[in-house]
Amino acid sequence: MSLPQDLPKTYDFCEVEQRWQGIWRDEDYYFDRASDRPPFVIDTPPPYPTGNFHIGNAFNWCYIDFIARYKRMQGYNVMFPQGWDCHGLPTEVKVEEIHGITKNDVPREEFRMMCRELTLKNIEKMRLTLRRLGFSVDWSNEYITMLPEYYKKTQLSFLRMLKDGYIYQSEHPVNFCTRCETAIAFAEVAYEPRETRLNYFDFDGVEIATTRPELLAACVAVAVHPDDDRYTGLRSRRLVVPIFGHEVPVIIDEVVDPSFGSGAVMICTFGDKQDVHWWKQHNLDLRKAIDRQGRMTGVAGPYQGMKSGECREAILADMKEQGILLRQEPLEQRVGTCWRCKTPIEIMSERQWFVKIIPDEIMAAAQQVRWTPQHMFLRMENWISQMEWDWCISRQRIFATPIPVWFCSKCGEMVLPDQADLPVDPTATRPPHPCSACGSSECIGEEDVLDTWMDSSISVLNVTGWDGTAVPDIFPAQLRPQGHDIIRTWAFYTILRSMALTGNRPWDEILVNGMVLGEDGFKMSKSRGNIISPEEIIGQYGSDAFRQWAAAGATTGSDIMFNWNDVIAASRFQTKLWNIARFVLIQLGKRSFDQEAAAGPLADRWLLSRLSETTTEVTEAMELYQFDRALKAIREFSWNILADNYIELVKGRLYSDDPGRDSACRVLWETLDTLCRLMAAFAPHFSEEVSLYLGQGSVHRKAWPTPGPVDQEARETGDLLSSLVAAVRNYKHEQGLALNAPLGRITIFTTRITDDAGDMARALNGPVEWQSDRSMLEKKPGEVQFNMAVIGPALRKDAKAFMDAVRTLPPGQLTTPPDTVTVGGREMAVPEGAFSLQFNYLVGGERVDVITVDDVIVTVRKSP
RNA sequence: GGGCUCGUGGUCUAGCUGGUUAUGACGUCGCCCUUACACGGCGGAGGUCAGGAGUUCGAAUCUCCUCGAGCCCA
Repeated sequence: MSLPQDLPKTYDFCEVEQRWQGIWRDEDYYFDRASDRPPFVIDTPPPYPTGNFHIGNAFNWCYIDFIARYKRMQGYNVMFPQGWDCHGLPTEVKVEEIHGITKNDVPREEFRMMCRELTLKNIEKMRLTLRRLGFSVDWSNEYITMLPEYYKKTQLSFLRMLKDGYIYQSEHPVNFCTRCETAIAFAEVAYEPRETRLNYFDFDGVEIATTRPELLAACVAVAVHPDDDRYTGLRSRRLVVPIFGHEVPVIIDEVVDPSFGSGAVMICTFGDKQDVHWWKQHNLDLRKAIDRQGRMTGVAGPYQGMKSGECREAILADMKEQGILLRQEPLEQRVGTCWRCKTPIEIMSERQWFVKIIPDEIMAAAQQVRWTPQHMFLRMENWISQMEWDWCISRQRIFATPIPVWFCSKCGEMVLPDQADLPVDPTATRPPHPCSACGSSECIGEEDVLDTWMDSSISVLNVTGWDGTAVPDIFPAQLRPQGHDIIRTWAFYTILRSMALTGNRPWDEILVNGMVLGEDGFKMSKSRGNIISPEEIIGQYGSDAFRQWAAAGATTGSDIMFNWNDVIAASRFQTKLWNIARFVLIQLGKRSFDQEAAAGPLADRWLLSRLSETTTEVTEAMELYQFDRALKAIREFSWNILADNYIELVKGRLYSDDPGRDSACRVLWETLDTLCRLMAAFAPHFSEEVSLYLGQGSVHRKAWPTPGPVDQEARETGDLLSSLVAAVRNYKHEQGLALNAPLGRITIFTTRITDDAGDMARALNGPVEWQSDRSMLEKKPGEVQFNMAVIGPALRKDAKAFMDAVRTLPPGQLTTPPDTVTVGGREMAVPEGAFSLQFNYLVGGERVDVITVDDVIVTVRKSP
């Protein structure tokens, strides 16, 4: 075959990447529902459309794309869908900011429209970044959770779970953000350290310490520890709440910490989670002192209408005036805040919708999933085992999936829509049937909407084609790739929902990636100013370099620091590989060669064996998602084995008319082709470009390479050959000779190699003689070399004594080891290959320099 | 306070199912522009593998403790 084309001298990543992105067709990556190839369905995380596909997303997507491309080459029918998780507070907040309004200033539908508009714009921007990074997304399976075709499934899933008893309504304490005016789930509570004051005051003769005096009106009991002697007189008494005057009981509970504050605690509805426990356990009253807007209610009497902060100051002032405020201490505490707006959350009792959490069910499913890295499963396990409340799924917001329920105005009965009518907005439409209980057609639509996780936790059901009637045949999906920050949310909720709706686990395995940290080692954040965008990186070094950084920058699963050096190294490797390809193609193009030629010379058989080993290594690593290991193996092979050793060895053959040229050409061609395939997942543009010059069509449609046979003898003697070349090069360097300076004569004493097809002589520029007869060498015994890998396991604790005994043996026994050796008066068997004697050699007659490589002696005569 | 992860040359990093001389990159120093590549080649310097104790013939690797970092949660 003949390859006349010349590669450009330099690799222009910018031009090449753009060109291929223009040529590749979306259809190439479509999942084929009719195919009989094994499916590989990926439950891609749907990002929140902020308009900015950040480096953390990009890192996560690199992993997904490596897998998607690899699996396609392995013959799988891959689905790499792209979703967008649209609903939620951040967009509402942004819209309010952009339009200078609050959500209540415009009709609900108009507000939603503004949110949808902004979201679509943001999605458009993010799609562009996805394409620039060269991700092989299946755009035919894109989904947008705010669009009717998706959220009707959310509503359908709600109705199914309602029917099956997973969903219920209840008045129950929930986490509530008074700024966003909505209930939120535990997963959305972010804890922040805050400095506050601990206020000691006189509570009907008892000293009490509280950080939240504004909740005094909501006080329903005082608690003390059973063994606290200070308060033994309090039992079965009732105390009068200062300022407000209502009576509350004293309860005795071991959970009270006698050393905190005064040891007496006031229980309010609700100051914290512990209050909720006590409230339930002791059947206490409910006094709601704070409303949804964070203002004091009628319960707070004179303080009604005040913001809670104002109320706190007012009550403290009144306490001071009444002389009951005893003292104040500063206190560091961790406050639960709204993850979005950082407002401290209140715990309020509200009528809300809940999803029942059945920990055993979720745990059982989580255990059926293969976790990579395995220790991430522990995070799920810990989270599941400490669930206390059910999942509050109702939100008092607007831009979200409506809860598809009406209530009969006459009898209060729930009225549900028909599946065919979904999606519905019960605040805008009327139910299809009158009330089934009383026949009334008057009803009120539910205004609450669903938690956004209700949308995204069915992503896997959506992409596998769930329609509410049957479990899709491609469910469960094969893979969930995601970051460890959303294990307790997205992963948890998805498992819960899959169990509830299908009775099965959502995926076969989950691959958890680390977080991307800034160059300073901290999480990227605006305030630290350590944010680097994917665009900035690919603008300077290209997508393929960025992707290689993602692959090789860290072990899979661990956090990864962004690091320009790794991107630069990736880019240099590409240049190196480009030049390798250029060299190979120039040589191959010079004259035609026999593509079927057998690999004859040692170096050629050696390279093919090393290539097979590399393919095996890379394949194993890809199967285990060890991308760093895979890419490092490719680099090591390409740079060290192929470029620095093999090519240097065969240059002479390639330049000449030597009959060995065909063999070298054929080996180089096969090697380059294999390297393109191995690199295709990591550097899709680069690999495609080199493949183009190889003239075999798109690399992304080729099969993953299967490793050829490893010729163990060639592999070992080839290694020896290349280290002999390296040793003589090193010798030249030490002698101050140029690497291509001619040498007089090189004699190599070994029986392991008898013919190297002249490669070594040409590589070293001097005649090489392979000499199996060592009679001209004067041999002198040297050090004994022990093989600990043999001795250790065989002899265990006798190893040291054994080695001491061997060292005292006469030289003859060291050369040919005896069967046994005497250790401490005892005969001990000598394990096979336990030790060997090293020799030093002197050469009598001729003035030569001597180099030793393993057991091989090389003599060099400098001048011809 | 609990859980998880981690601490390896100046910097980043692999190894961590224990086995002779600890991987690679960047940086650094010396020599070399040898017709693929100076974004290169060849060679060198640089590590008591956070510290301590233990298990073992043998520990970066296993166990315990201390110190420090990060993440998740109370």
